[in-house]
Amino acid sequence: MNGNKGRLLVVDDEPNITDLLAMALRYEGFEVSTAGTGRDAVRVARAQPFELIILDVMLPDIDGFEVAKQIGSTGHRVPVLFLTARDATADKVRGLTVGGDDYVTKPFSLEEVVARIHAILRRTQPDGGDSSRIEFADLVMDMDTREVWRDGQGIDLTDTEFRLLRYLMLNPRMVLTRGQILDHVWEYDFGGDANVLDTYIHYLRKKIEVSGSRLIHTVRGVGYSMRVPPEKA
Amino acid sequence: MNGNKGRLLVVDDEPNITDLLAMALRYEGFEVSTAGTGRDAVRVARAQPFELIILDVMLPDIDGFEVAKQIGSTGHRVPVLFLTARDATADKVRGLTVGGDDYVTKPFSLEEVVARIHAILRRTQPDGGDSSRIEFADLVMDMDTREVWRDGQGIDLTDTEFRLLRYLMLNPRMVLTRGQILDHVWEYDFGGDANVLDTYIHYLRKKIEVSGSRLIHTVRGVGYSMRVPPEKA
DNA sequence: GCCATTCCTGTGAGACATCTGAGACTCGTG
DNA sequence: CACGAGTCTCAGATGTCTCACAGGAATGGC
Repeated sequence: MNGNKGRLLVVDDEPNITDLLAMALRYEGFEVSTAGTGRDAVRVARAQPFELIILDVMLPDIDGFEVAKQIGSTGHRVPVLFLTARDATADKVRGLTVGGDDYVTKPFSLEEVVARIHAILRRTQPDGGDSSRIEFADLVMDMDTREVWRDGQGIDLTDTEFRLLRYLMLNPRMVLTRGQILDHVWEYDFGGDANVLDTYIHYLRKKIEVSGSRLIHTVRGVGYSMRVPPEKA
Repeated sequence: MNGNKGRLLVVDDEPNITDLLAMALRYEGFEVSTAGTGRDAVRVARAQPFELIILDVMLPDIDGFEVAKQIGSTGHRVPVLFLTARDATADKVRGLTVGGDDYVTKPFSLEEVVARIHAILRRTQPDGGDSSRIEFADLVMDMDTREVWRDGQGIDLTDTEFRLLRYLMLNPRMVLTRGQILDHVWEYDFGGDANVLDTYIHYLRKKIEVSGSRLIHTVRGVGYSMRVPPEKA
């Protein structure tokens, strides 16, 4: 899970957010810098090049758009993943998906941020040409079109089901603890009952295991794991 | 979505406009230069050749038409896409758009500008021979004549309906978020209720799905997607 | 074999996104 | 100036998704 996948800059005035993202993204193999103000971000971004910038639109000093503009004005364009409040007035959110940019609303799930980052990098760095398609056994997922097939048969998933399955499929054979799954798939401020996870595992199994063997295995006392049935060393 | 499709020059005195267009067009695979004045534009255009020039008619120094003339006077003719305010001067432009030129009124939708650029290049560079016709399932659209057929049956669409359907058909199977659709299909200064999109999806469905299966699928919590019903790998 | 723990799974309520019909508004036209 | 077409707003209806809860089943330790 290591190996440098690129240099990212995370900009947010809440240290909780920058820390959370920096930790998760470093674990994903990125090299991460952070900034707490727009002024800082511009300074840092001018000092060294970044593959992508994660940028809160509501910064204390300079507006996020302005930051993006100032950074983009030097040298060539850096793609941006904007962070925005969910209740952001419509006019604020306009224009954010232009030119390969994208946005996620706060509170987000780590899984979602990581997925968007990979999607943007996939589009803007065609050489890295990772397909948006992942496979496990006879299960196939296209992360762009959000289509899922088991043995060629199309399967409809809800948003949460999709995010959960994506996380499992991106970490095949790994035993993922309940904590890890909740932290990555659910929004970071989720304070509810951990039993939702059980429920969604159940939903997923009903949808993807009706016509085939078990793929999502319970590891009692720990969590879940994506495996093919004959578990051999 | 990448690969150099040609060199464009964007000329407008509002940096917001040049930035927006440059961002979107670079993402579309063009190589883009910008200029903020007529004088600048002429200088830049004489220094290197462009496939096409996007030119505001209302520039602070030199009139847009004059700029086009001065650029065209050297070497061979460069096609122009004029940008103009939605007022009386539109008529004036119409008369002057000869020989493959075209114009769009401000405020425009990105989708429209990109479509016009492709149309002009199609006409002026017959070698690039992209057809103006796109198909999806039994749905056919001619982007030049703005005709649409479902299973051979002609369908009348209003302008907004047409732009929306064109964007969907140009991104088949992709799940397009509401944000993406609003950013690309609606005019850049649209600050209204995001619910217009729902309404227009509804209009489109009523027109293109009465006599056939569902093509525009709702992806709840995300956006919409053009699909054929039997989803198979 | 018994118990405690963990996990499974059905039910249901509330929240929320989307659909849909009706109407207001703008603009060009007869 | 009335009219119609097109765009957009609004609000209620509808349906789906998410999550909480709770009893039942399975598992592992003793």
